[in-house]
Amino acid sequence: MDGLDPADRMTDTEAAPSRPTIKDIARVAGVSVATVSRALRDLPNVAPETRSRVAEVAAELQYEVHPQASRLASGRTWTIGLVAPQFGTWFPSRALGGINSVFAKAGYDLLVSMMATPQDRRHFLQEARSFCRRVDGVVLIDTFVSAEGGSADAFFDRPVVAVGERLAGASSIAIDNRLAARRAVEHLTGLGHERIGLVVGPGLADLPAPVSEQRRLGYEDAMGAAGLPVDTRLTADGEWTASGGGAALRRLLDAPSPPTAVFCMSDEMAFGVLRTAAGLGLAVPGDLSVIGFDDHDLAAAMGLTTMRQAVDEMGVRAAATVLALIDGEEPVSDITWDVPLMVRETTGPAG
Amino acid sequence: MDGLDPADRMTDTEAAPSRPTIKDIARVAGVSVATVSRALRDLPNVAPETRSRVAEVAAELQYEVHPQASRLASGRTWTIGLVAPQFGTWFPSRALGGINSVFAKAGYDLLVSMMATPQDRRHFLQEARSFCRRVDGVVLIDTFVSAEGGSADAFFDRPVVAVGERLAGASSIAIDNRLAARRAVEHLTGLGHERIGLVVGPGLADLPAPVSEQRRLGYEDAMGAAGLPVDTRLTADGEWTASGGGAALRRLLDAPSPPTAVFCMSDEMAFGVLRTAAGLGLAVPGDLSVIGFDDHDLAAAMGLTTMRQAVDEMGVRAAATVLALIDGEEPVSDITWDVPLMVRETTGPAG
DNA sequence: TCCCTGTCTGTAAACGTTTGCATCCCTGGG
DNA sequence: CCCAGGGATGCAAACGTTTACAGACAGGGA
Repeated sequence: MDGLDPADRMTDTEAAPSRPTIKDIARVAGVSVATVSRALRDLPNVAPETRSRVAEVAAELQYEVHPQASRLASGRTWTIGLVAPQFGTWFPSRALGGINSVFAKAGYDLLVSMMATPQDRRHFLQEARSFCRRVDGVVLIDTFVSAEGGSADAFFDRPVVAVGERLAGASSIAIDNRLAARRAVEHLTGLGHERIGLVVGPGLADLPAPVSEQRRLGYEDAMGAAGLPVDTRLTADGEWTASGGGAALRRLLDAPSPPTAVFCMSDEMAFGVLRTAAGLGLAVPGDLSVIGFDDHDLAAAMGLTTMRQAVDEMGVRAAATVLALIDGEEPVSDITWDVPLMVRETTGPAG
Repeated sequence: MDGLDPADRMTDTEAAPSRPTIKDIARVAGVSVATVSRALRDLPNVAPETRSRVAEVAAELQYEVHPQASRLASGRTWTIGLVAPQFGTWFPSRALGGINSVFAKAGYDLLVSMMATPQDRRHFLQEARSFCRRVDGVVLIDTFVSAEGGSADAFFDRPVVAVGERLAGASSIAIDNRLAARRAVEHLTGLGHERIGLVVGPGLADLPAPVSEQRRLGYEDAMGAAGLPVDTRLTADGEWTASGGGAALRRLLDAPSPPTAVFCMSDEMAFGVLRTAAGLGLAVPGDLSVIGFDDHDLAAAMGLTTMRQAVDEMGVRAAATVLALIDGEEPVSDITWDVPLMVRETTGPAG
């Protein structure tokens, strides 16, 4: 009976119940959908008056593009994948802030994926293809094991940038861990310390931690440069946590001749060291100097001398790099971020 | 000349260069695309042998659903929106962990949106409609101002769950801030303290902070219950930061008769208090007892007595609730999470 | 034998964009 | 006066699914 097609019926019934589409705008503005699409996206070859008329109608109807449809048709997802070991900890969640701000401004969504446990990791590798399909680019925060049986860009088939760690086949924004660690320890040797403890962080799960290895080498560099021996009994595992750091200090103090200074591979571990030292009645820096690594939010308040990793800035840069890669720019070579020494109150001359 | 349609041509050329579609599977398996779609999604009315044959072919071709297309056709986005003030700080990034794990397992993407600054906030409100269009549900972490000129569900037009703060028109997972603060202060009064300092946190930007207000009331409740006067000179603003907390303590100690104990509205502020106390030569808890709020990652390592907010668990519950709402379940009434007192080493009997 | 019911499958129309190509009109140069 | 060139626009075919609807077929009761 009613031979009306859906579109006509829509014009007839007073108010369309669903959100307006590009077709509605076209009808009201008296142009074709193609023109509307072009006008709305500021493409060339649209007459100025047409453009403004379309914009006007769109505003009036409160039109908003349907992302799914647009994405299907254009092939672009307008989404960036973010992979990180976890977000409860300082480094990744801090980076997330910087990264998110850039992408939000550029109109990209952020699809986060967490790889805390080995299961997560397996799951991710399994789903990697479908993950990639949903994103235009990928940001890897910290600890994504390199290689993985190939270079990163081949693996993801998308622009990739790693922040915090070098990665074959991807641009990266990272610090020179070895050099930074060396600078930290040189600060201590410069103060006259000769027996310097090292509180290391282990690899996550069963994975290697290149970061730890580099920082250890930096420690050895500095010791060597100062003509000091490297005593393995002055190294202890702090598990990247404050309590682990405290336990590590206790072990270090059990050494035949205990250290007068300690370099911790993270501020969190350094906090534990400080706390334990206080509990043992050790004066800092009188009896023990402590230097950390990160410049954690609490470091300044704790007066902790440390190496500053400007994570949020690195995140911003990483995000910008991904955007550039998506726009077809040449991959930049790896960028090395500066790691300034923040001298505060936990380091002093050797007693 | 070549009247081949694209599909035929594809069968001719050796290997299809692009990813296989549902159509490819249909061709190889010798069924229609509709059947493939049904089989792949485990819908009823598919013969067992057909189902397994399709699954087999799909695996062989390494087929993966094209999310954009599926979303367009089905109207579901398979995405959850997550709105938080920022991610650098403890509470939101901790919650993110729990939330993300649930949604990842359920096959949902997470679309994060940050509202750190007032501009971010304006921007978000402006884009809210398009944000909503991209998600099936919303999780609000902490501080999203209620009302906003209407109830939350009407505003978002999607299932909404707030974690950390009550919100009109939305289910919420939160703690009883007033009661928890009261318990904290009662711990101090129970130890015989009579002059108890309060380190408060301000509202973010120009927004009110109901959380602070509730905790202040809890403080007053406890004081009243113990028959103690509330001295406004014993309240100081700690700005939610460690250094702010330290400064607050200094001001409190300037009072005519300084406090013997301090309740801080967050652990971060408490850390600053501890640090400053140590710097001033005050013994904790000998000269000064300190209790915090949150059970920050570092609290245990610092030996800080505090009220435990199990943020990640709350996040998990919030995520599960959103999922339930999406599946059409009735909105649960607000859930109040327990806040146990963690007695550690920074509180002791009044000297 | 016929009809009805239920299971399985296929056809084709959405879903709301983007975009290659064709068309039309207008202007300026020969 | 004709024609090339280019700007503005429209037409229609993708994009890869989902899903309403219609057949086909088999089995069972009348």
